[in-house]
Amino acid sequence: MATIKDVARKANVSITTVSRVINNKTEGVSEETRERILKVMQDLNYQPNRIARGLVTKRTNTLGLILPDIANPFFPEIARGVEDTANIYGYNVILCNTDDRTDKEELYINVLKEKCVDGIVFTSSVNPVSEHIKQLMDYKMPFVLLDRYMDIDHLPGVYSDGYDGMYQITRYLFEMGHRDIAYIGGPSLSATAKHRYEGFEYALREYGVGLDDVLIEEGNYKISGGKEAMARLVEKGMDFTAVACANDLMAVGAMEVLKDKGYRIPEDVSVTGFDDIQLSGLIEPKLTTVAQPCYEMGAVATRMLIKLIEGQALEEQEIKLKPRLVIRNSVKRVI
Amino acid sequence: MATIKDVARKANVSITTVSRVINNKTEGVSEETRERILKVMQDLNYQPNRIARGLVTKRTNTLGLILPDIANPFFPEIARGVEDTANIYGYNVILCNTDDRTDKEELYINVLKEKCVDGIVFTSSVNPVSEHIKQLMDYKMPFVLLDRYMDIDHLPGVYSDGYDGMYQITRYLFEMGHRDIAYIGGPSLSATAKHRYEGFEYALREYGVGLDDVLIEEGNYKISGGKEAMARLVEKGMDFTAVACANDLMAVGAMEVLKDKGYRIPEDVSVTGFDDIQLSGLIEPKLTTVAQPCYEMGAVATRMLIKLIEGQALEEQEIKLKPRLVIRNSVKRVI
DNA sequence: TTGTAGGCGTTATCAG
DNA sequence: CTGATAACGCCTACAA
Repeated sequence: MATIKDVARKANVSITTVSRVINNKTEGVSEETRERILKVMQDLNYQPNRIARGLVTKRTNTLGLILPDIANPFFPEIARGVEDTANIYGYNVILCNTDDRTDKEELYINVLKEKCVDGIVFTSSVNPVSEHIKQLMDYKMPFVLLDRYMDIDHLPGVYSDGYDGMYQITRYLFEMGHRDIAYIGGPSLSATAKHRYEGFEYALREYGVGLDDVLIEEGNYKISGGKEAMARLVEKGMDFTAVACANDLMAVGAMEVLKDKGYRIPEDVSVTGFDDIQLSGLIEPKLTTVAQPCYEMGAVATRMLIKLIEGQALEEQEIKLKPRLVIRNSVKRVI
Repeated sequence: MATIKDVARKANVSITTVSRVINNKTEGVSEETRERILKVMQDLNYQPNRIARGLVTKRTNTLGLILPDIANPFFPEIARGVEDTANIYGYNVILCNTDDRTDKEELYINVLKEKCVDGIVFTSSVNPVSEHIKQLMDYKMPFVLLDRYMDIDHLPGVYSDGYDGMYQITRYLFEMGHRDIAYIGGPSLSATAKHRYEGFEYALREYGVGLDDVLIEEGNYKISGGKEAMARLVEKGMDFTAVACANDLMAVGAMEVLKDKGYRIPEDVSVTGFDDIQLSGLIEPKLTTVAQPCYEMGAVATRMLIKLIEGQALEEQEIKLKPRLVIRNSVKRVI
């Protein structure tokens, strides 16, 4: 609770001088008085009040992290990457869960502005750009998009290359001999889902398979969605030897339904996922999937954001990190 | 970027009057001027600066959440409970990962103080109370302990009753006919691990089994620790029909080793966990375990903290939430 | 109902 | 090398 005034008084100097040593201004303070002030600060257990400092410097050293749900297994690693990196550069992180609701997103953006965060790492659920995002831009608040595209040109952002990832894993299915491949995609309005689907499509074309010959279902990126989609697929007749899922959670749901119906994985049906969340390496059979560089995405996005905040130029506006194929036991070679 | 001054000028009133409408002071402003000011605020897109406000009110409406690692599957649900509750009451949450390191814990506490958070939800890795915790108390910064005990009397805290949970599940093993039960515990200096162990011990006593007859290993609460502990157990000879693990992650590790060695679960060995993290319901066999009320713990702790902050009395200093036995497929009835 | 003035704890500017 | 002093944006007696 000691303030700069208390320190100044006790050290017999002006607050200006104390401020100088607080901020490590090398010049302008004699070694002697610096020592004295330092000692007084220790004695008084003085800690500078960042609120007061922020009021004048216009910097809070605080970032906002907006994401749908930290309890969704995809995000903790990202959050950790963000927080670690922020911490390295002397920033803290305010966590915001939007549940993919535009109103909560707006609300958080507003309080983040009111609290004068220096910037925002932003996994938006809104696309295309809506009013509150534009306001963010007008406000000149630096922000970096994370994982979710927004259909507007050249917003700084970090993504994992879903197109490439889904292409890789579909191609792997073809190489394992599969020709009849079903697909469980994400919500069709999500850009991420679209990219993954396009990667799937591209691999299909490469192997000369028409889209008409393929069963496609849509899910909500959750276990429940995978279950429902797979139930529909089963109903339509099991006219495929493999299912590519747009994320691991849906793959897990799909596998549960398949097992319940008496199908063995991968003997009867091969299944692939996307994300490589922790449980994918632990379920039986272990899921073949695509690993997203989550921690790295968080870290890279945060580094970009801090560059932006500190007025440095970005080498690239959009960074796409390549996913990595993780081959485990849920895909069987056929014929 | 508009300030209260801009609004005042444009509305032809003093900043005092504007301040009154910002803070919804019902009296002291005529309906007419209030309307006018509200309109100007809209036009100017005015948002109050919380930093400035905080400087005078001494309240930031921000909480700190200190935990070991958000990427540890135990914590996201808790964090979500904290953030949701904070949000309801108008607070934001700064996320801090300590990796169970005292130095990081100290560092975060310091910046949290400098940033004048109103209070801290705190999963400490330090026990007994060390210097920086005492400073927190001296500082009169409200805080609520979460999940980890501290050996000092009556600090406000929320815990899941590990004693009771482990008692429940051990008792369940006995009821399923098991008599030779091995135990993989947490790090012996952790109070949580101690409580769970005591619950195990108590059930043993209740069923007349001596501690000497029981194989006990210690792990680090991670998958690797479960693997290592189980490897040691196997080496000592498989003199048990069931293993109770102090958390799910170690149970998963233990199960992997058992499977690798050719044992079937639960036919050859029954395994139980503790925590009920998401993957426990998805691995094969599904793990019988004890569900911790994570989200609720976060929510309850945050409500306590906010009471503390707002000067209300706490009905209870320590709240223990009862875990819930979750029976799945990793335990077999014997004889 | 409205306004004036002082202060919150810092930093920044400019003199000495 | 050191120190007044004026901001920063807002709240809050106290006056009018």
